[in-house]
Amino acid sequence: MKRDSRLSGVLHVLLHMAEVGTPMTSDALAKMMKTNPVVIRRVLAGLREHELVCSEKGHGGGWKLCRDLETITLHDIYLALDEPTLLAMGNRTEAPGCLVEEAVNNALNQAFQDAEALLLARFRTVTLAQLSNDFHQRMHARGFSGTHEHSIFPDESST
Amino acid sequence: MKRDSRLSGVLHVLLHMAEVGTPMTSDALAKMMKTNPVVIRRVLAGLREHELVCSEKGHGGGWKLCRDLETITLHDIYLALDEPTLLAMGNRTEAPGCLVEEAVNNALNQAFQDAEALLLARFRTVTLAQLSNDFHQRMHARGFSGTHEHSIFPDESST
DNA sequence: CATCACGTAACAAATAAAGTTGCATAATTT
DNA sequence: AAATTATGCAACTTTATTTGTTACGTGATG
Repeated sequence: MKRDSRLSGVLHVLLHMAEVGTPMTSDALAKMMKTNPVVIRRVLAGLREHELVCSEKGHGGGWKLCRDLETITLHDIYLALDEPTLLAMGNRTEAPGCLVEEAVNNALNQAFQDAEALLLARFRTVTLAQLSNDFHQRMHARGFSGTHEHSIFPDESST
Repeated sequence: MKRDSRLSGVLHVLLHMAEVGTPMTSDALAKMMKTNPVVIRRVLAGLREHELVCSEKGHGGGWKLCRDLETITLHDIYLALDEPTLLAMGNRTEAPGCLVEEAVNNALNQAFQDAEALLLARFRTVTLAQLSNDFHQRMHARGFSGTHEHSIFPDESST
């Protein structure tokens, strides 16, 4: 089964937005994420509803964070993405009266629920600020010493 | 994202096979699972490679368990299903040199790996025998007192 | 008022999963 | 042996989901 990388992608976007500071256009973000501007808008529109980002039209417009990095946890973003499925597996529910199904689902649910709870608990403990700090540490570990504009994009135009 | 219910389904099938004792045909199993016989064969063929079930052709043929319920864990079945994806989320890996991506993926991976490990650990602790016992307890709790043939299918022909 | 950028709906393409068909092979029954 | 029953397997079709695209509307800026 294919994995959903929207959370990873959104974090990527938000951190870049935090680095840049000024509003970033859907176009710029789309190029960064190798996707289409409309896709970016769709995703960020959801985050805007949860007041994690703001958008502005016209010249100089675009997307920017509207909260401090310290106050945004991965869990906030998870919620803003509409609580996407965490586990790739689930239970059959096609034989409601079947006691075999009940026994099976009961056993699986215990495992599934615990795994989900673990993930969500982790999400609550990680802030964007921590990720940003981690990023800066990696940057300095790589011997970087200049200003942002020159080196947050190690490859050509990507990231 | 849609959840894969093959593990749940296979457990359902295996427990029914254990109850019945005699070989069950793909046709019978397909009706039980409301799917196509070929789908059943596809899945069980994988389990056969791992020597969890055996198949026999011709009259009186079909599928049966070829190991004791006590010796089969959910983890065995997970392996026999070719280690299907456990988590519905994964990392973007489209900007290999990007330090932001590195920081993001590092944080997510810690959570993801722990959740996977938790699930797999749970899978190792649960045997088919335990599920079977649980099933029988539920059956008796429902006031059942006769022989198997009459009551493991609470609904019409399903389960 | 021209340009830029988001907002949104509707459509198209790509992917993946599940279901289906057809025929071959093997075992059993008569 | 012949008919029947069942799996084995490959190829194909269908369906559902996700992703990408086009087109046009709205609002802000210079």
